[in-house]
Amino acid sequence: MDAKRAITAAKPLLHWYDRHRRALPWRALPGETPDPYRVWLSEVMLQQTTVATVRPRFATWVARWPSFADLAAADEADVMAAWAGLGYYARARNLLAAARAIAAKHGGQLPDTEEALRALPGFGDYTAAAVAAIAFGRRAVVVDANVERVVARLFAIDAPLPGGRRAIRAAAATITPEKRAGDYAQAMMDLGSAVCTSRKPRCLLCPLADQCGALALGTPEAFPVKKPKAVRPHRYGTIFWLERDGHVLLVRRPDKGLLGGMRALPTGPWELAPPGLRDAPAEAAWRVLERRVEHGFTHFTLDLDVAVADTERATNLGEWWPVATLDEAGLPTLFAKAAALARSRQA
DNA sequence: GACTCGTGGGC
DNA sequence: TGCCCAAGAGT
Repeated sequence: MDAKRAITAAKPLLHWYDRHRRALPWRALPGETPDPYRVWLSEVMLQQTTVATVRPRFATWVARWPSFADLAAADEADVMAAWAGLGYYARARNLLAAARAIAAKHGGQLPDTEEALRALPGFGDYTAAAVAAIAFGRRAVVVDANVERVVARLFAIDAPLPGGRRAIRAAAATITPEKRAGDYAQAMMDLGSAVCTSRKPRCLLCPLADQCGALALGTPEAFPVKKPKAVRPHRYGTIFWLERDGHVLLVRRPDKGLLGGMRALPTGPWELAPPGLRDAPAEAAWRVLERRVEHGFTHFTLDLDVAVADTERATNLGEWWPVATLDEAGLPTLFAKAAALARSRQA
């Protein structure tokens, strides 16, 4: 890499952004003042999540909880259920915790410095910088996966991720402008999303092409270099559908760990071999469906048997939820899949 | 630094 | 189809 070569990215990038910026529901139009609540909510929803997925969820969310105060007053169970299907559920817990901290300690307003934001739950380096820049116009070095890719290519940084982040961040700092901080940050996102894409980058459309080290080498797609990932192990489990008088037994998962704090169908630990009916929540005439549910997580894949049974007996192992309104229970996708299979009984 | 933590879409 | 990827944070 040639770190000393002067690159002036902000000016051509902002010029490009003025012509090609995406209209997004959480974005202020030119001349408008951004709403910090919407900026924050969008940044959290967009963590590891695509714009297409976030768009409708954002609209539903702000209609229900339009401000920090509204969210701070919400019940945790409602917030978790509203997040169902979006994944990374710690985001929802932290979102509510932050809203309550903002109400209690910050007068109902988001603090406007990167440092103060960084102290709130769910604000890491990226989100604190992005909110400071986008909502408050503060100069901040905003580094997400888009910026990593753009900067690694621009400077032809070949240190593999994640170790290479230090060099990428340092390079990013050298091209981050003082003015139009929010526009610049979002311009980098839009460029990474539409032009400097992970595969088949559209270099002919890029406003920085004439300065791009990776393009000069002829291999833009080779950047950023990444360390190979570990193989994903396979696990097995059984999910239990226990029905009683038109209601199904739901449990609440522990706050910490996978799918933490979410409503769920009963299931035992997921292990290297199928556990069968070992962890059934009650004695019943369980029938294991022939079809299985397959589900992929980031770090392992899962094969699940679905066992169904009817019972007459009330238990206090969880809540009996009306089957007819199960889609309102806020089940994570994995359990929604199992529920659909159990209800169809097309074993 | 290395893990954990979801989900849907693209190729 | 299986793998990679996406506006990362917490431990």
